[in-house]
Amino acid sequence: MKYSASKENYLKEIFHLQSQQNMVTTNALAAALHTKAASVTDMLKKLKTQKLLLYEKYKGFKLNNEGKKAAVQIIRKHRLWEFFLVEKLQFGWDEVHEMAEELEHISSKKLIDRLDSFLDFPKTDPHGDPIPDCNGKFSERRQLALREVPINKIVQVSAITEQTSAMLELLQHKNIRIGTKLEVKKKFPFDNSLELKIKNHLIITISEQVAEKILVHDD
Amino acid sequence: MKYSASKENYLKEIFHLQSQQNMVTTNALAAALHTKAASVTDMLKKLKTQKLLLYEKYKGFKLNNEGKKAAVQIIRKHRLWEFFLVEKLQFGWDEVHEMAEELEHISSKKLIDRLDSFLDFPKTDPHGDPIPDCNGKFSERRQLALREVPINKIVQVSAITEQTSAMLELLQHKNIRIGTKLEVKKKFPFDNSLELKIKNHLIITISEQVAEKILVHDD
DNA sequence: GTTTAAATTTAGACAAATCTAAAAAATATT
DNA sequence: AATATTTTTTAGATTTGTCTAAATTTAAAC
Ligand SMILES: [Mn+2]
Ligand SMILES: [Mn+2]
Ligand SMILES: [Mn+2]
Ligand SMILES: [Mn+2]
Repeated sequence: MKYSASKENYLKEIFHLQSQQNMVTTNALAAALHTKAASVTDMLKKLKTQKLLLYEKYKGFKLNNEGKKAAVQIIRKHRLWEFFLVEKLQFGWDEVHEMAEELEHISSKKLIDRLDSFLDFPKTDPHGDPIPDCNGKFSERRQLALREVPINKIVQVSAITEQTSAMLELLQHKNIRIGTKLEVKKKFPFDNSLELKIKNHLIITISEQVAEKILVHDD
Repeated sequence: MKYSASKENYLKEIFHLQSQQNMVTTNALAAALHTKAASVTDMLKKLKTQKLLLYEKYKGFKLNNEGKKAAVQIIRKHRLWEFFLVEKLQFGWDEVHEMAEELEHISSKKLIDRLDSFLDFPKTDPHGDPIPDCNGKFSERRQLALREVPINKIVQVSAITEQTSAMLELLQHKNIRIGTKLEVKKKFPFDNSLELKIKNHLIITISEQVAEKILVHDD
């Protein structure tokens, strides 16, 4: 039930990789973890012995149910801590990842559930990624790009697909971040720019390039 | 500048031990860390090589300035996290130590300084132990036992010297904890019991046995 | 002052996690 | 199908932190 920080990093990364391609390869995992293929093979044997993944030599591998369950708990911790750092400690979303990379290994389940409650059960982290609940369930709300949103519908920002500091600067200036409630008031077909009402009062304008990087969901 | 979790635990424990007796012994440290004397000797060599302590074979050891500075930063983290857990996440002071034992090893200095600010720069942890500031300085306020406090002087609870769950239960019932402001309104010489005014309104009575375990400082 | 006991250190071993270099297996290319 | 290339695994070494058992030093008792 408790794994080393290193094992947890492996579990988490395998989980992410296998959500894209069904079977994960040694080299892909080594690259993702900034380690060497030989180290990955070593760890795979240990994880297999602990019955956390399915693995046959030379044939790739993937987490079994037990492994997935463990991975989701680590992802939950990572994202809740990120939310805490941004929401309560005023960090920028571009500076929290490394700290969360350490905090996610704090073992107490009770601690993380209390933190969840303290933060008022956020549904997405500062990067818009979903935070699983204490049972490991991801709430899925369909996201759509802001440019697809009908006029006058109130939506909430759930993710930004391009997380550069240039984008961050622009969004901070315009007061847009994850969780912001907004409404598309006007679309200009000339350049596909949008006029938005933010938090029920502020009116701002954003370009097509920005609008296609902002994902939202129903309020 | 960055040490392993294990080294940090050693530094912290040596710091605590040498504040009581000038020179620390191998066995004392082994006992405090729940490890073996041989392991301590091994680690001492490494800490000496890293110039964190003064050590001569068979003659005991103690931290040098560098070692003390490092130890204080870890103690700062430990106590700030404890404060966070009690104040924000509603844990009891009797359940936070183990979690803080892990959290104290989160490396970011910026994180801990932001946490300090978020918590409004607390001066003592939930057990009444002083929290050093970001430069490692302990604010020293002279503490005295509640039974020594003159009548009608407003003081603040700074520590409880007996931290049993029986004591915790009693104090929680009477609404007393670290930071509580109170005033001694009456002393009964018959049994040395005290009548206190808490937070400027509540009047309660406590026994001699309780009063001698409560340390306070000037408001 | 010897002898005995306690404290400390060393020697040697082990587990976890990593690496480099070499071998083996699976793919791709001609 | 034979050869070349890429991917993966193994072999062997290293680092960190730990342990037990034995040796050494210091301190205590007689
Ligand atoms: Mn991590
Ligand atoms: Mn994130
Ligand atoms: Mn610790
Ligand atoms: Mn404490």
